[in-house]
Amino acid sequence: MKITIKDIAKALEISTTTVSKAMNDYSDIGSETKKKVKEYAEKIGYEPNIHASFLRTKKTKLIGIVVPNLNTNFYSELVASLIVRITKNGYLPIVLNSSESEQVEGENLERLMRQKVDGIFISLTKNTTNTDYLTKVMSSSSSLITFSNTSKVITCNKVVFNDRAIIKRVTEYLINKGNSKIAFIRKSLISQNSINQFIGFREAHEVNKISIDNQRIVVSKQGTLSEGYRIAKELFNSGIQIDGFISYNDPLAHGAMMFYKENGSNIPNDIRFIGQENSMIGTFFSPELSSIKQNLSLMAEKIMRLFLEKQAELKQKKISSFKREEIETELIERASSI
Amino acid sequence: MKITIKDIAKALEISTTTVSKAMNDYSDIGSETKKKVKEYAEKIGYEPNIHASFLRTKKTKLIGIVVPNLNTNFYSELVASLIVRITKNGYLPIVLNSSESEQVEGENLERLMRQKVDGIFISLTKNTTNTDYLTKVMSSSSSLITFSNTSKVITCNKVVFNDRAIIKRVTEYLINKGNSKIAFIRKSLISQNSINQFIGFREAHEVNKISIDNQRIVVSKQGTLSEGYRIAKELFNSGIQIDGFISYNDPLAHGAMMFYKENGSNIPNDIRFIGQENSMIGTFFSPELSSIKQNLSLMAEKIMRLFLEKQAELKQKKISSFKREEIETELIERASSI
DNA sequence: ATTGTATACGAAATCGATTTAGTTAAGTGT
DNA sequence: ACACTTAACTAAATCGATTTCGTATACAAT
Repeated sequence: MKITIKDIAKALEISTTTVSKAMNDYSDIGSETKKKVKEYAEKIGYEPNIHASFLRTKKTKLIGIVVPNLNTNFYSELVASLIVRITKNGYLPIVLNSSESEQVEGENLERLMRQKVDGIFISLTKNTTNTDYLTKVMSSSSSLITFSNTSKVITCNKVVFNDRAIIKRVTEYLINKGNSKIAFIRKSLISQNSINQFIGFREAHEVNKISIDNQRIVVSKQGTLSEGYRIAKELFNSGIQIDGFISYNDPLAHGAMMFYKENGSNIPNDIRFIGQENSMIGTFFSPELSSIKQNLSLMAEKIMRLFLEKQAELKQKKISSFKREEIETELIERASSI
Repeated sequence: MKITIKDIAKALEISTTTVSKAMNDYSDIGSETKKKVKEYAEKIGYEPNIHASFLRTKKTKLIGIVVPNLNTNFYSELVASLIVRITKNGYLPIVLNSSESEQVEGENLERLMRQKVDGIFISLTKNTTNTDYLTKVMSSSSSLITFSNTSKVITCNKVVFNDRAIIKRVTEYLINKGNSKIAFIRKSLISQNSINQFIGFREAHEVNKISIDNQRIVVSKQGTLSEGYRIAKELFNSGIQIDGFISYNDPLAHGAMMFYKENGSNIPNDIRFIGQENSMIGTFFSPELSSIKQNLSLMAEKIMRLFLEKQAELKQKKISSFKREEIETELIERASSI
C-alpha cells in the first residue's frame, strides 16, 4: 500500500524526475506542473520516504536530545518543551538519558551519530570531564548545541542560564539583608553549571568583603527533600551556624527549612532560604520558599532557533561562528527570604 | 570519511555481496571469510548505514514512545526506564508527548508512522475516545503496544497495572478498618485506567453492602497538592463527611491531608488517606502517606519483552495473537492509613 | 537565417545497503 | 566417467528518492 513518486509519475504521465523536482519546488518546473503534482500527491496521500531521500540529501530530520537525568522536573519539563519545538518544525526527537553517567553519555552520543541525526542537543552530566565525544560530534555532520550544563573546553553553540550573575545577585540580596553566614549547596564540583554558580557566590562575598567559610559549602548528589533535611541537621550538629541558605533546587531548601523550623528557628528572621527551579512544592508549605525561576520554555525556544539558523547557514554553505546565549533568570521572592 | 561495504570489498578483494552477507551471517559464506570481513570492518570502524539498509529490509531500529504527559514523575520515570531497555536492545527511542490532547496524540502517531518506526509504545491521554489512529497503526507495519492507560475498543498488545484489583483491595482494606464514607479522586471519567479503578472501588462497596455517595467521587484534572487541598476544602464546606480518601496520585492525597490536619482532624483515626505512585514526598511529611506502588521498571521490561517477541514472530512469519499483561501493584502502608 | 537564451522537462547515475538468481569448483556416489 | 550435490562466492537488480547533465521548444535579438 506504499505510494512512491513512480505512482504519481505514471498517473500524470511525467517522469519521476519532474515529480521529485515539483515536490521540492525546483525552479525549472512549471508552476502548472507543480500544482498538478502536489494536488495529486495530496489526493493519494503520498509521503516521501525519508530513508530513501537520506541517501542523497544526508538529512534525516531527526534530532537527538541527551539529558543527564530525565526523571527530574527540570529536565522532563525542558525536554517536553523541546519536543514541541522540534515536532513543530518537522523534525523528530530521539531522547536519550545519561543517568548522570559519563560513560552512558558517551554511548548515547555514539548511537546518535550512527543514526546520522541532523542535530544533537545535550546537557552534560555533572561528572563529565572528557569532551572527546563532543569533539567527535563537532567533526561529524550533526550540528551540536550544548545547553544548561555545558563545558568550557569545547567550542560549540551554547545556551545557558545566567548562573554566575543570578547567584551573585541573590547572594548580595541576602547580604544586604544582613546575612553573612550563607550556606551554599551545590550539585557538583566539576560541572560548569555549578562552578559558575559558585563563582557568583564568591564574587558577591568579595565585593562585600565577607569571607566564605568552606564548611558551609556542601555538595549534594541526590538533591532531595530528605537530603536537604540531613544536610541541615549535620550543619547544626557540627555547630556550624548559618543565617542564609541557597541551594541548586527547591527540595533541598525545603528539607533544610523543615529541619530549622522543627528546631525552633524563626524563618526568615533567623535564616533566609532560597531554592531554584521554582517548583510547585515551594508555594504550598509555610513559609513559602523563595526560588530562582528559570524560563525553560525560552531555553527550548533559543536552542531550536539556534539549530534552525545553523541549518539555514549550512544550506548556504556559510561558515558560521559559534554563539553562547545566556538566558536571564529571576528571583521569585516569597516569605522564606523577605 | 564515511566507510561503506565497498571499501571493505575493495580492501579484501571480494564482492560487496559477500561483505554484506558476511556481516549478516548468511549461511552461504565461509566461516573464514566471515571472520576476515568482520575483523576488518571492526578495524576500520565500519557501521552499516541504517537508512540504506531500510530500503531493502524495511526495518528502522526506531521505536516511538507516546505518553500523555511527560512532565510527571510517573511518566518521566517510566519513559527513562523504557529508554534504557530500548537502547540496550539496539533500538533508538523517538519520544513524543501528547500533553493530554487527543489531537496532538493523533498527530504524534502520524509522525511516527511516517518515520516508519518498528514499534510504537503508547499510553493514551485521559480524554482519548477516538481509536482511528490506533487502528491505522495496527494496519501499518509498526507493531503497537499500549500501556498504562489503554482502550477497551482496540485489539492489540497491552501492558497495564492491576487497577481494578488493587483499588478493590485497598478499598476493602479501608472498609475493614471501619471506614464507610470514602472519597475517591479520579483522573477522568473516560480513561480506561480510571474506569477500571472505579470499578474496583464499586466492587469493594458492593461486596460489603455499602452504598457509594456520588458526592464523594471527584474528578481532578491537575492532580496537584493545591488541588487536593481545594477538593478537601470543598467537600468539607459542602458538609460532605468523609472517613477515607483514595486518590490517583500522592500530591492530591497530601494536599487533602494538609487541609484536614489544619482543620483538627485526627489522621488516621478520623480519616485514612491512600495515594498512588509512592512518591518521595509521601515519606517526608507527617503523617507519612500510604501509597500504591507501581513497579515502573517491570512495566518497561514487559513492554520491551512483548515487542521483541513480536519482532521474532514477524521474522518467522508466525501469526501471533495479542496479549494483555497485568502487573501486580502493592499498597505501601504508612501512618496515614494504619 | 542564425545565434542566443530562457523555460520546461527527462534519462540515467547515484546514494549504500540487501537479495535474487546464477556461476564455479570441489566433492560424492555409482 | 558421469550425473549430482554442496559450498562459496558474485553480477546485477532493487529499494525510493535526488541530482547531474542533457535535450527540445519557443521566442527574441542580430
